[in-house]
Amino acid sequence: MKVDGRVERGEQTRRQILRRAAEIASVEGLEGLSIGRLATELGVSKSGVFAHFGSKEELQLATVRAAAKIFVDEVVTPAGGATGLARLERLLDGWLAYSQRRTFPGGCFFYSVQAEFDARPGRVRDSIAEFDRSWAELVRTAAADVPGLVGDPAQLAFEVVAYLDLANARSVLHGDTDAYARARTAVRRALDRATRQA
Amino acid sequence: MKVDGRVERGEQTRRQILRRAAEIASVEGLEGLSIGRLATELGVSKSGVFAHFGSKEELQLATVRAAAKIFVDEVVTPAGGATGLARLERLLDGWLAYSQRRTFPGGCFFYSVQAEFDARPGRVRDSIAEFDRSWAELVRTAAADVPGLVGDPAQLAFEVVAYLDLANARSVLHGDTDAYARARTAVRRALDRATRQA
DNA sequence: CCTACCGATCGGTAGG
DNA sequence: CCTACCGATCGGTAGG
Repeated sequence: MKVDGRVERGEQTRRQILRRAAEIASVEGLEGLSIGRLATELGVSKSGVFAHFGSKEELQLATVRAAAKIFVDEVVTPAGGATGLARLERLLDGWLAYSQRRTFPGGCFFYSVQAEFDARPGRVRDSIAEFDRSWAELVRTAAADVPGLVGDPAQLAFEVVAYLDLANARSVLHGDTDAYARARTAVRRALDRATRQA
Repeated sequence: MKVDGRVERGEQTRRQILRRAAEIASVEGLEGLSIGRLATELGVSKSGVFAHFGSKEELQLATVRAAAKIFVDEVVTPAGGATGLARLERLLDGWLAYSQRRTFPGGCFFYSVQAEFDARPGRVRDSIAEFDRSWAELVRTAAADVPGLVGDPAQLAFEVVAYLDLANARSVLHGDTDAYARARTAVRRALDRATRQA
């Protein structure tokens, strides 16, 4: 068995490439991400980056997977211990905090790349759509699991996710931090209405 | 005075270029818009397109202005005759219809290009941000002009615009027309709450 | 508006 | 992982 560390080194390089790729893509898009530029920024050769992925599309797909892992670590996992209303609140607050702290410099990675690929067929779009579906499903399920919920949990999930997305968009476009306060107010009131005693 | 029609012909060509540019940009983005491709699709030479604008950035800025004019014609102007609650409703319904009928093949032009440019400094981003500010302001003012409104009109405007944007995003990404129904339900309930007798 | 061209950069490949 | 290269395409220019 080889123990010279070449494999681990390769995996570490790969992780560094993907971290930087996700950062760039959140600002410039997955199409604006170029292999040559990525190589220059990381101080390696272009074909050094290329060899890890084999094509630009594979690099984009790997970047989406890497960003999804970061999203899960920062938003989904921290809400794991809670149930009912507390779980839904943690997911929504966690998303707003993840966007606001600029885990990715261009705001939520998935907001950026969704708008970029939503109208273009292909595997990259499919993987982004799949991520979006699972996030929407997660919020819907969390809403449905709130005891004594008033109204349609899917409708509630739609409305609160809308507040999150607009806060991210306004904040990045206008440098407007008020947008997060508006979203938090909207979420709180929506949850209050949905859990009020009828 | 020249009456040979060359000036009018030039302006017509320019309008055709910008209409096609806005369509392409709503799908591929303003950066994905290339002068050469635009020329090929319109059956003219690359420098023929180039001569109308002088630089890619000017083409992008002209495309944003052309799309803004289309947006105003389709969403803002038709609501012009109404006042109070009817005006706000017409603006919001008009926006959803404009998105749903795919005036631009990639859904709302401004949703697409906002996400593309929101984190990149420059004149194109500035012009997109200015458009977004004026749309947000228009909805806020319309909400503030609803007689007897309950609550903060700016908060209401934030919430209803969020529903519009998410309906557009979900519809384009997933081909999900339910999203418009969800947004209409959310808008109607928000307006009902804001105009209820306390 | 056209043809013809420029340097730069793109994704990708050959060969080591 | 590297150097060196490929054809294609980019934005932009010259000259008419």
